[in-house]
Amino acid sequence: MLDNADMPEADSPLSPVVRAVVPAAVAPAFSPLYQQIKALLVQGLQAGEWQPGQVIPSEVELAARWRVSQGTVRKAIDELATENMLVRRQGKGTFVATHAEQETRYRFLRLTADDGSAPPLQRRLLECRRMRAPAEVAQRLGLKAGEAAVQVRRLLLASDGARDAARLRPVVLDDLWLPGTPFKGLTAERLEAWRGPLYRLFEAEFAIHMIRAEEKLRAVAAPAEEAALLEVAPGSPLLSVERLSYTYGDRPVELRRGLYDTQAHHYRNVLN
Amino acid sequence: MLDNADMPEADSPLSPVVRAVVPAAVAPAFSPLYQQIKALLVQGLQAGEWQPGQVIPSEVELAARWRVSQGTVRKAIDELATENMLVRRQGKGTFVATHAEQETRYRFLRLTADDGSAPPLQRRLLECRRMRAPAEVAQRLGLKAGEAAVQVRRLLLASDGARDAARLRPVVLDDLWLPGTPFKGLTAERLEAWRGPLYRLFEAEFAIHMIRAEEKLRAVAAPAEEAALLEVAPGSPLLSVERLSYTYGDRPVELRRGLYDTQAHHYRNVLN
DNA sequence: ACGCATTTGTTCGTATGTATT
DNA sequence: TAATACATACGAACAAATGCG
Repeated sequence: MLDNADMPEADSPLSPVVRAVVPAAVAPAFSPLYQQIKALLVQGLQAGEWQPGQVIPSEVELAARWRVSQGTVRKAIDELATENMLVRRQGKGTFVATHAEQETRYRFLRLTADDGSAPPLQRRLLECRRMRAPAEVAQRLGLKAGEAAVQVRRLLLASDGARDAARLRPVVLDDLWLPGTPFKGLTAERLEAWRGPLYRLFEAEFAIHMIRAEEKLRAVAAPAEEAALLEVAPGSPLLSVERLSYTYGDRPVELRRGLYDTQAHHYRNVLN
Repeated sequence: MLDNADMPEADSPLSPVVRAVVPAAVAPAFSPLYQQIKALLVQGLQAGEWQPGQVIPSEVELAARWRVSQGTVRKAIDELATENMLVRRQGKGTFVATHAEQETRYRFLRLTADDGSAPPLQRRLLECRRMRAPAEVAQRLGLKAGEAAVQVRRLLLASDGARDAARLRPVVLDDLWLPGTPFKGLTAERLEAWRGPLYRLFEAEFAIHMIRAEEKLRAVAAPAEEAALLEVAPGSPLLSVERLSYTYGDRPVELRRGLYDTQAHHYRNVLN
């Protein structure tokens, strides 16, 4: 029992692994130390102890705080970095990931112009209203039936570079549902005024950071209303993308249904 | 210069990082040791020193062979494991990833039945012929114009579980192009006879292991011929999936175009 | 059934390199 | 230049899973 020697005031007779760094049921109790540290870090992120874009304490500092070695903290941070929840910068520190950065911008928007150009898409807000969550939406978002939700409908438009740069063509029609409680205060005005990624607004104004999403893709025929908005013929093939986004703790906080016009764009994916 | 003390016959006056474990230009020369070790491991995989499914030497043995610490080997293997090229099994050893395992089966086939059921799809070979690679195929596969290629066309069919289990419905129409030279000897008979994943056949018979793929997805209207094969109405929306697959040295070795009927299935994706 | 050797997994400690401020 | 922070590399010890005799 090596660590009792140089750590006199440590919780004495416990073996290193069982050593309950974590107070209670936050971690599965008998998990490796670095997993417990990882859980503590996620806890801190969830609690808002460190905001997106900010530095977290240094590895040595965290090691001292939780009475583990720097290597153990390092391994916990390593995993959170590969999961894109933290970003390491040599010489500067470790930062909480944010959707403000350019890199993160295209982590969730997988649509790319066929010619490789990627000029930022224009947004046009069509609707933003509070309502009772429809049954299926409530179920997917983990809400009770009839709880408040916010629905947002918007268009993303690309400048048709090949011809007239000023000419905008609709490419994406998005329908979003958000839980009403955490997103209290989300209005059309707020959305209109915002410059920058939507998920960055959610971080900054509603303290909700998206860390992961699951998507279901299928090809569908454009219904009349949606076809009109996308300026395509009714019945045209469209790519339907249904997304469920999660925040810290794997809580689903956004349901989104996108219809993509893939005539001049495609959805890119990498299989590893 | 700590290592000269206990490693008398090592290449003496070099700092640890520059220490050329790697003979020549295989690694960028001034990369971290563990990256050089990683390159050596990939080299061994590419050369077929260890076959898919087999164990590679233990960490201590590799450390001894390349005169580095076990921790350095460990870090190299860690990265290759997260890249799915190696699989660690506690107490047993580290294995070369293979497409034979059940886990790997759905790493490249992202189509899922809407009801969650995932019975293996039936295959029906439609065509397998050798030909000169069309210009675009040659370009994508890195072949010279007019070089030999193999084209394969096949259907994947699902048993329509809800109604009649015996009734098979076509779900995927795949067109594959493979470089002719490495795939010499690939015939319709060989394909018909094979039970198991296609990529496993490539490993076993042609020593080509797929490690990564890029896909471009779009919604298209079914052309007449393809519609007939998929038993859908011409013009029906289909999900088009264009895939470029890579083997060890990031060499593209398969171009594939799939048309998916997404009426009862969807393409699932996870954004991290 | 038991114990032993092997192999990866976890944890610690230390020293040094490299980037940033 | 110095201090700070992450990155790399080494060594050691023990835990946990596996397989064999």
